[in-house]
Amino acid sequence: MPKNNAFPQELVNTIHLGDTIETLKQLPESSVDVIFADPPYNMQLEGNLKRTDGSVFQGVDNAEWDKFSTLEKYKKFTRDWLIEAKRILKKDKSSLWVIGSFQNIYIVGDVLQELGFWIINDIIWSKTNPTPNFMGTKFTNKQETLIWATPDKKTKYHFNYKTMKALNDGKQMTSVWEIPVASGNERIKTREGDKLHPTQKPEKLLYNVIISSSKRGDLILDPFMGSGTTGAMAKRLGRNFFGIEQDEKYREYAISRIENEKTISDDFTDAKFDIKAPRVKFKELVTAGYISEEEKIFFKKTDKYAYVSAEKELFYDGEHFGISKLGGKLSDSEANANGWDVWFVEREQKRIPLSVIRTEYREKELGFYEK
Amino acid sequence: MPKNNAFPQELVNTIHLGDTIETLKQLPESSVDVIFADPPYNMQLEGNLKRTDGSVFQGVDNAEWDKFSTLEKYKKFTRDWLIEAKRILKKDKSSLWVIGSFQNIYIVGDVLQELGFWIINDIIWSKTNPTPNFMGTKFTNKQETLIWATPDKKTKYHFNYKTMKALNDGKQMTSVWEIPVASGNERIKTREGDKLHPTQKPEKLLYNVIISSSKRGDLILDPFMGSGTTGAMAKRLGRNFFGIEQDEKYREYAISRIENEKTISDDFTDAKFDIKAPRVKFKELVTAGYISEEEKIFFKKTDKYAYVSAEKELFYDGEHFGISKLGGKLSDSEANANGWDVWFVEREQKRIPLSVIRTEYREKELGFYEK
DNA sequence: CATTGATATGAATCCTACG
DNA sequence: ACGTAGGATTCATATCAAT
Repeated sequence: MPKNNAFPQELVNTIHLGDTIETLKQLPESSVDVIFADPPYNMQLEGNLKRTDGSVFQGVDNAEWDKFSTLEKYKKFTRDWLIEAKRILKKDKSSLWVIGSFQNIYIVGDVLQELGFWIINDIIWSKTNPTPNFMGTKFTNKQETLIWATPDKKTKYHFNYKTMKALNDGKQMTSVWEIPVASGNERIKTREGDKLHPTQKPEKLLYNVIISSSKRGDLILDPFMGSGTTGAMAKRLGRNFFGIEQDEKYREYAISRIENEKTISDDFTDAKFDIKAPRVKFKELVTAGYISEEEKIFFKKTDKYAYVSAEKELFYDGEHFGISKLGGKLSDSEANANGWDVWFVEREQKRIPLSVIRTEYREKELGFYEK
Repeated sequence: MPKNNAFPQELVNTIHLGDTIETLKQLPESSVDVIFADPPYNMQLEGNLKRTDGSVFQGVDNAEWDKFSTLEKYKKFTRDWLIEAKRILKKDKSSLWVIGSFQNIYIVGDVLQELGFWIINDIIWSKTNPTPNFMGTKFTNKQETLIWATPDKKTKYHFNYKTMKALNDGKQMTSVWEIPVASGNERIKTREGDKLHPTQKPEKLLYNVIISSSKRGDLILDPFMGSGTTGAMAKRLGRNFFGIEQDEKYREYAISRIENEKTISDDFTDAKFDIKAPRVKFKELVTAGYISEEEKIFFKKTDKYAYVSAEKELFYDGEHFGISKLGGKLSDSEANANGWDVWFVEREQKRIPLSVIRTEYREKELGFYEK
């Protein structure tokens, strides 16, 4: 198991003013749980990096950025920050999100894969209120795309499956999210009353990203912090954050925005749904006396039964098996069955599935109760 | 204007049995209106995927045509066929569609842009009935992505804007299309009753692609023809097609499928909606005598007026202007106005907008009538 | 014939902690 | 790193049989 490093405590829940790549280089490797990135888009105009609305992210007056006038330069920029992102993501379990539109997302996705990132899903943010195409020259550009990936094929990721299902009326959440563009009260205004940031992401989008792929206490890093939606949603959901932003004005507004945000109760987050029950082995039930070594273990409601073997697994037809393997075998399936549901014991002349015994064991011996 | 070449007449509305890249190399450059391509997706599959009931999901397993050993090889394959696609697309006006999913679309999009293709839209095919994620490990993969691009930034493309708007209940069609997966009767079966092709595309998808981006009589080329949906929809909509398919069985079924397809009437295609009225210059109306050189041209219903200038444009305040530029100027707008709607002439003591005069001119002199 | 219910299936990078 | 056993897991729709 690769060692995870501690993220510098003094940086937790702060926004660093500075260049993205330079700042990332200062951070320890294998120290971050989730990265969410909303990088500038390559508009291929006069050597400036621009946001989707055409506003300048970094202009030609900065000598370094002047180089990014072509596709290749944008690709280099993308590769540079993604290499650092990969380095600082935890090696055992972590994931990265990047949002973009057709101007840049294909480049981002290609570089990701070249660097060995492994795509989990691509998510479509389908805007319920997109800007129409005024000229009638093409289809209304309705969506932006998020790529969700692990830094390596072998790296695990956190996914609050049940939480997302609960948030979606009890159905599996899909990769297409219908969310309106940030507007009204949600949109941060300057003191002069103008919108602060041209591409402020809606809270609901970041809420989904953070609640689905992290847990309480995790560290979420945003290399292009902007108006601070990532930090605000991280705080709301009880996560920690670290932001990087090179524009002092954005940073200022983001800090005060996040200060005003409150952390909500566990009852409304993933902590309510995605609780993993402790693993139990069949042996444990025998050792703890919940199942006797002599009793018959019945296959479903049939006449077939096995005995507890010397290894405290099942003994059937002269051989030793685990409950899942033998369950699968008798079920005429190539796959394992869920052994806890196909094997029964008799208690007071009724057949009780092993899963019920397991629940009793978890409650009485391990103090774990299902919600 | 670059010269377009004729596509070989004997190949029109046929399916060629052979390798995609080799076949494309035989075709003349600048000879095709639209390419729709559904290349292999390079999915990395290991083992079987089973449902909870033990049945095996039949995806594209054992599909030899989807096996590429490395990302680099897939990228080379993509580059090779796209180079040929670019060569045979008409230089003045044409476009290309490619469909894919997250396993390959970022590579395709990146190569497209590297080769100088210019993305018009990316379209999300949002499946109304996607395959769920059986194991609950990630979001349900709901969509596939189509990239629509011209072979070069300067190349024009055909877009039946009004048709798509009419097909979308009178609202601009967006880049997110809700379409079910091909199933039931639409799914082509073999004589043995199995599905013919693992990845048959729905007719509605190809219908949208073809009707939006081509006109009657155009040639649509499909380099990976498969079950022939492209050919069938091309025929239904009165377009020509050319397909390439390397599997004899698929080709056979596709040919008979297309034979059974009927071409529908003009009334139900783009020919009904997207008729472009001929462009008219203000001068033409003067030359043809629809406007006299001496008369006053009034700005809306105000007192302001201009005269026809010597150059047969407008003369106002000592300067010469086109009708749109001067219209915008007087409208206090930075943009040009639609000159045909803001300028009026007097006929029988009533002010008539120039657009009415233009309509009369189009009908009587050019034989063009609005539908 | 209408309605209900059982069954089949779709481009899928579809498990993971522990020893 | 790898094998093994424990454990968790699906939705919309079309077809067809049964009522």
